Amino acid sequence: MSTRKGRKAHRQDLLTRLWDLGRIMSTQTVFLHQAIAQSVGLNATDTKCVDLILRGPHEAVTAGWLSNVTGLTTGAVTHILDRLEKRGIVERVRDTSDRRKVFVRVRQDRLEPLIPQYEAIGKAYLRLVEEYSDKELKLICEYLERVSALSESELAKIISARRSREYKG
Amino acid sequence: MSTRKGRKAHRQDLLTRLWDLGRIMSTQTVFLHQAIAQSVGLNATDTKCVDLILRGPHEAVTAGWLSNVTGLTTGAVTHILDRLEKRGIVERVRDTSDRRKVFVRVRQDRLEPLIPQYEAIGKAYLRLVEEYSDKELKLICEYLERVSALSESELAKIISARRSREYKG
DNA sequence: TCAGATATCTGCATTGTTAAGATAAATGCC
DNA sequence: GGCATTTATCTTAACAATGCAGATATCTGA
Repeated sequence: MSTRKGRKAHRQDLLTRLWDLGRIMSTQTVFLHQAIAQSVGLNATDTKCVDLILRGPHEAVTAGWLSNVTGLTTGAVTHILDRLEKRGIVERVRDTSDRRKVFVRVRQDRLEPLIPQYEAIGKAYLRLVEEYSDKELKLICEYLERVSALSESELAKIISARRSREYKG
Repeated sequence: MSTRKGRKAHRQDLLTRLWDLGRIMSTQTVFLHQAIAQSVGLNATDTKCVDLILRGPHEAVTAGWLSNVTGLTTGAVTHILDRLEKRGIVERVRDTSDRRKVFVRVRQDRLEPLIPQYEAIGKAYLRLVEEYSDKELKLICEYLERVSALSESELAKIISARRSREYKG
């Protein structure tokens, strides 16, 4: 690996390529998931909130929790839940012990009609990963898990920075 | 690798984990990039359009091209360009040979003030990838490039499906 | 001139924010 | 304990932004 370019230059190329890929993929994600959501009559925010509720810390999460992890205002979350509830995709349940809280639960059965939209892309993705060995997939998994953790902490950082700015202003 | 689980079960675990990661990361991306954009006074759509113009097929692209690759209507693109132009981030340039066309160019100098916001996350990301060998990074790069190509074709598919539906409707 | 392509404009629906308010729980003081 | 105050959670209402559909304007080339 030192025919024309040095080892360091080669590595630098890889890093640049990875960074660019990150930018490209985030752009694609924004528009792709907007389009996918639209094709089932929703928008990207709403569908992604459903995803968050599904994989939330408990089987049901509160509206406040959603506001925290998304960085959206509680007012926006209320609207989101209104829309999703009208579609029958989620239901609100008041907490009996702390009646301020509203738990939100996804109604799996109402979600199923939307799944076919996702299956086509899922199949194409499966064909892609099938070409890799277990060992390679493990490496990729671990890498993505780290990137995901990084994204999560960055978003949390931005949200808390915004909050502390609101106190001063 | 056959202590408790069979080889096949292990692989199935990996595939499920990867699929879940894809869902998690797309959700994170939607909210993270919305938050990042907001912190520089823009929105996710607008910043991502800037990104697309920067890496477009030519140094300058047309509004119609942007509409095509994003899946947004031309009306939406007009508003986006209005906002970006007002901020001085892009400029419209009429083509002299084909005067129907309006080329959009990014003004790099007006972009630079926004870069610091991205540098913190860039540094954290660099620390992450530094732990990997060249060979590993190459594998990851190639994997991501394939996923990216898949996303691009999926978005194109949705957009063209939408168009053909409009003819009938 | 006309067909087509391209870009923009207009009016409207959707989405998210801010600010205020309603209700419930927690805290503190007597 | 009982009551006032503060804090927490969610909702509402008015407004700002964003995006869409469709109409209009502009341009090219036959």
